[in-house]
Amino acid sequence: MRNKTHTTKQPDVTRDKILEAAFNEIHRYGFQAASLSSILTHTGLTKGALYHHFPAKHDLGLAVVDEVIGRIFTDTIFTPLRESKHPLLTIKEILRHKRAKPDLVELGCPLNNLMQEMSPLDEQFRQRLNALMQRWLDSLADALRRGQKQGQVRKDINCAKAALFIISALEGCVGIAKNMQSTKTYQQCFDQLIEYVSSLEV
Amino acid sequence: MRNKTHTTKQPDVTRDKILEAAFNEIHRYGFQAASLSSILTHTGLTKGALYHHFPAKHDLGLAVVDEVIGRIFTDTIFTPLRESKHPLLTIKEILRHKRAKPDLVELGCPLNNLMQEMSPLDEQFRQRLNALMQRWLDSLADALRRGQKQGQVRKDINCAKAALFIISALEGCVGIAKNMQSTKTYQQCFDQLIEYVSSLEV
DNA sequence: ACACATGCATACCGGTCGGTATGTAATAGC
DNA sequence: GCTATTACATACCGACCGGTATGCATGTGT
Repeated sequence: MRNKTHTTKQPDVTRDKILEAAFNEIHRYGFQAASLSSILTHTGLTKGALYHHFPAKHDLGLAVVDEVIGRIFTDTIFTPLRESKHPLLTIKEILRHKRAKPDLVELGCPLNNLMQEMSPLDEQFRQRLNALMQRWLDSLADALRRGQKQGQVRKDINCAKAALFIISALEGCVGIAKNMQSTKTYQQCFDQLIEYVSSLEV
Repeated sequence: MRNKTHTTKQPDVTRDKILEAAFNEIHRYGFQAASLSSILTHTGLTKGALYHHFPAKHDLGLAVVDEVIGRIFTDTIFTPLRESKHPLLTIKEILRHKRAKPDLVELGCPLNNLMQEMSPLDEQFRQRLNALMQRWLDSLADALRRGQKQGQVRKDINCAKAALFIISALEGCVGIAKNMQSTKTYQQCFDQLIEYVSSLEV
């Protein structure tokens, strides 16, 4: 009997519920201050469920990085960049899309939040977060290089360095705006970034 | 008897010792995860001393922002910018100085760390951190404007927006490098930032 | 010199945390 | 249909946390 709807036990669904609630809790309070009890309250589950799917809080955190945050970045950045036939346009499209989503202003970028909190404290966290960051850098640098081949990006640009600067400025922009709680500042700063990207055009 | 050296009780010194140890602990672990016991261990003091000088952990954290972090920024950024007779040169000098100090790579910028952690969680923290950030933005924008009057900075630059972007990129740069644990990346990113600042010159 | 306030140490408290041991339904395999 | 395993719920534990109450020595005002 493989009736998927309304069977009493759906371990995958349960696991996803925990991951989502953990993501939200971590996004708001950080990993260290994230309370397992609070996460479980929001899911309606108990510790039995949690420790059945994850051996410890630490592993739950790593799973949030790999599965939840990783999937967000894959869907909204890596895949669009990789599949794009007009890379520079796609880059600006992604930036404009982020600019128009000021929910980042309240809680910031989940990846950057965890990087700032956990990188100096936990090598495993740092490696997983760094792997995501590296994928981001590579996919962006790759898109810029393809833009060069297609004649949209200036040939004298060092694509790796430019990608590094774009991502740095983006994360910094989100972070500053989050502290100011100002979507206006957020968009002003983003405009400067988009202007910088435009300066890379031929 | 006002013999300042080697009197048995020096409340100001004690307070400063607590503030410094608290700053180091917070810089590494963040405010929430900072342990008062750990702070006191590093000072050789006990809770009696701490709660004599500060009514609660929260107030200790705010004092660290105002007094320790505030003084660092005043000494290394606000005052040099304000007193500079060649603003653009001073800006680049400050950036080069930061570029050459890769100790930021290990633990990041203490102001940015606290902004990312505390801004969404505590309005008092946010206001004090934001006040520091605003002073930074203003002093940098002011320096750029004086650079315009002296003919070093392009007249078509919006100084407030440029200052916002510079600080965003700087904090982003420090944050990324901290995650990568790479002083090479840190300096590469900083070079891009200095290059951007150079693009503001006439 | 005496009374009082300051500056700190010591001991202790309730609460929350991550984690574990155990019990019990529901499901899957044969 | 019987059994073994999976998928949870419940109850409980020690550790550490921020905070308080109290005691005592040092300094200060008069």
